[in-house]
Amino acid sequence: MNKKTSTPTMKDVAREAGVSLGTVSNVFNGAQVSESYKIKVEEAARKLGYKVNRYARGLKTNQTRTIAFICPGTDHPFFADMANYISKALQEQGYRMMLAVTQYSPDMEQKCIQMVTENKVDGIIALTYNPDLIIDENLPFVSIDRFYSESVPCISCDNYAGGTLAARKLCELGATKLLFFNIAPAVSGEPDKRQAGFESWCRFHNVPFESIVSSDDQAFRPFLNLVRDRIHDGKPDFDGIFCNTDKLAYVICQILKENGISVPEDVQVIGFDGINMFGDNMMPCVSSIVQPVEQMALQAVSMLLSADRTHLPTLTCLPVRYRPGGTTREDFVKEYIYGNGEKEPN
Amino acid sequence: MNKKTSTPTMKDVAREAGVSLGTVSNVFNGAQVSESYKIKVEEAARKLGYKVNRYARGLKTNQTRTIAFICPGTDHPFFADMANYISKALQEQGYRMMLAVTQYSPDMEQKCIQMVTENKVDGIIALTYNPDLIIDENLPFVSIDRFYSESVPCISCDNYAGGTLAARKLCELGATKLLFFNIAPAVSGEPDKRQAGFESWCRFHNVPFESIVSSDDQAFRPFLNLVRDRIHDGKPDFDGIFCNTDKLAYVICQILKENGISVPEDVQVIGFDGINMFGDNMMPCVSSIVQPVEQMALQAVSMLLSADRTHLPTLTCLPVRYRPGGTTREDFVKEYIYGNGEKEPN
DNA sequence: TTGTAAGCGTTATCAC
DNA sequence: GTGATAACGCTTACAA
Repeated sequence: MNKKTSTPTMKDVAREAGVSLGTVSNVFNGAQVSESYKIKVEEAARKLGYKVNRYARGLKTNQTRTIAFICPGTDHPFFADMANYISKALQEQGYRMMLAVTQYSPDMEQKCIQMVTENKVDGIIALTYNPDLIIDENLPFVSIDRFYSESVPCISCDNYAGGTLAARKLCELGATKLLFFNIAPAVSGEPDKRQAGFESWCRFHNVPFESIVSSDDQAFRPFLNLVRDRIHDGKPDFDGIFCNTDKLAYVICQILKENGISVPEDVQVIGFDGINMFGDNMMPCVSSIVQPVEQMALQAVSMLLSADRTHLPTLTCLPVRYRPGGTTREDFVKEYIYGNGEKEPN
Repeated sequence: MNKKTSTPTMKDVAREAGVSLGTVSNVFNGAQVSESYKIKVEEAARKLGYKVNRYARGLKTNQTRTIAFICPGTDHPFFADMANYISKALQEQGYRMMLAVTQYSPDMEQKCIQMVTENKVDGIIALTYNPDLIIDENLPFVSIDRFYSESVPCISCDNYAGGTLAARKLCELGATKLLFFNIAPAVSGEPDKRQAGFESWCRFHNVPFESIVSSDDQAFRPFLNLVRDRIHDGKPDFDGIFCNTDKLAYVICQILKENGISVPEDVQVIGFDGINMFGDNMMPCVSSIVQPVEQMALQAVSMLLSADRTHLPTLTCLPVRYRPGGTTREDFVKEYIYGNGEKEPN
C-alpha cells in the first residue's frame, strides 16, 4: 500500500514508469520524448489513473483556460441561451466556463468580477448594468450590450437596424398607425437604439407613430390602461405595435386579447429578442426581431481569446432578422408539428 | 518602478507592510494577529490592490470552493432554472460554479466529469443520461433525476405523486376519458414514474385511460396522426390529456387547436415541469405539475456541501404542485397583467 | 504574536 | 533526449 491514498501526481507516474519528473511533464505537454519512454509513461499514467492537476499547472503557467460569464441570471431565456452557446464554444476550444449570476445588482456585478479575478480566469464575458463597473485593463474583457470604453470591446446585435426592420415589417403587413412600447431600463445601453431605429424609419416614411415608455416600477399596468383608453367602440386607434422585448410583446398580446382585440387580425405585434419557448430554436412565442445569440456568443469568445487584442473593434453589431411567430399577419408554419420543413399537404 | 508589473502577491504585501509572509497570510485567514500589524497589512494590500490567488491557495489546501454543474444545456428552461438556482445558492455560500454542457451526449457527460475533475472542483451536481457513467467515489457527487448507486445521492421531484396529481386534477375538472402522452426517453430515470403514478390513479378510480408513448425519432408526428384518428364528427373521443413534459403539452395544444378542438373547453391538457415563459415565475405556458426547481437546487447544494456525507439519503423526492396555466378549465388569473395578486375589479 | 521554511503539483531551465 | 532543480503563490507547522 502506498503512503498516498489520494490522487496520483506526476511524481507517482514518474516513479511507476521509472523515469524522471521532467520526462513525464514532457510527455503530457507534447515535447520531444523517445517513443519507448512515452509508452512507459502513458502506461504508468493509465495504470495509476493519473489526471493533470490544473490548479498546479495554472499556478505555474499563469493561465487557467477558464473564462467567466457574468450575467443577471439564466432564468431569462436570452441569458440562458447566451450562457449555453458560450459554454459550448469554450468547451470546444478546451476552455471551461465559470458562471456568475448577478440578479441585476450593480454591487453583485462588481463582486462577481472580483470573485472570478481571484479565480484567475483568463478572461471575462459580461452582460452587466452597472455603468461604473471597474474593469481591470490587464484582464481580457468583452462586454455584451453595454459600451464601457474604447478598451472594452462590446458585442451586440444591430439594435438600430432591428427597430427599423420592425417598423418596416409592420407597415409591409398592413399596419398604418404604430405604437412603440418599452419599460424604461435603469441605465442606458445598446438596446436603447431599438426605439431610435423604429422612430427614425417611421419619420422617414411619414408613418404616424407614438412611443410609450413606462417606468420600471409600474410593470405592465400602464399598458393595460393605455390600451383601454385607446379602444373606441371596440376598435383600437392603432394597428401595429413594436415592443422592446418579446416578454413585453407577449404580455401586450394577452392584454389585447383580454380586451377583445384580436391579434394579429386587429392589431399586429412584433417583439424583440427571438425567444424560443423551450429553447429549441423552433417555437417562437411572438413575432419578433431575433437576435443572433449564437453568433454573438461565438464572436464574444473569439474576441476574448484573440491572440492580438490590441486592434479589436470597439463595437461589433451582428445582424438581426425578422421571424413570424403568430402575432403578425403572415404564414406562420408550425414546422415542429409537421416535421422537417415539409409543409402540411392540404 | 517595481520589477513586477503583474499582479501583486502576498510577498509584495509583506514587503510593503514590513512584516513577514506568514503574518500576511494570517491576516487574510482570520488568525490571531495584533491590531497594529493587521492594519498595516490591510493598508498595504489595499494600496497594492492585492487579490488572493485561489489557484495557489487551492493547490495548498486541496479545496477550491468551486463546484461543477453538468447538464445537457441551459437552452431548456428547466436546466436553465436549475443552473440559475444552483449558481445563486453557491455564490451565497462563497462557492463558484463551473457550468459544463453535454448536449445529451453520453460521451460528453463522461468528458465533462473528467474536465471538472482535472479542475479540482470540490463536488459535482449532474443531470445526466449516461447509465454507465463512471463516478469517482472520492469526489462528492449529487445526481438529479437519475439514480446511480447507493453512494450517489439522487434528487428529484416526486414524479409519481405528480402523475397521480395530474390524473386527479383532470378528473376533478370534469375530464372522463384520459390520455397519457410521452416521447420515450433513451434511458430510464426518475421521470418515468410520472406515467406509473398517472396510470395507477386511473386504475384505482376506474377512470378509462390510454397511454401513448412515441419513439424519440418520430418527434411529434405520431401525436398529430393519433389526434386526427380520434376525432369523429368534429369531436374527440377523449377529454383530458396528461403530457410527460410542458413542451409536449404545449405542442399537443397546438395540434388540438389546428384540428379544430378547443383547449380547455373540449379537451383539457396538463403538462409536467412548470416552465415559465420568461423565467420570472409568473407566466406559465400550460397548466402543469410544477417541479420545485429551487428547492431541488438548494437540496442538491446542501447535500453536496454537507459535512457528513456518510448518512445521506439515497433518493430525495421533493413535493410537486399543480398550477393552472390556461389549458385546464379553471380560474387562471394573469396576475402579471393586473398587479400583485389583486384581482381585476370587474 | 511573529518569522522562517517546507511543500502543494506543476512547468521550465539548465546541465548531462 | 533525459534528469535534477528552481520557481509559481499560497498555507502551515514549527521555531523564535
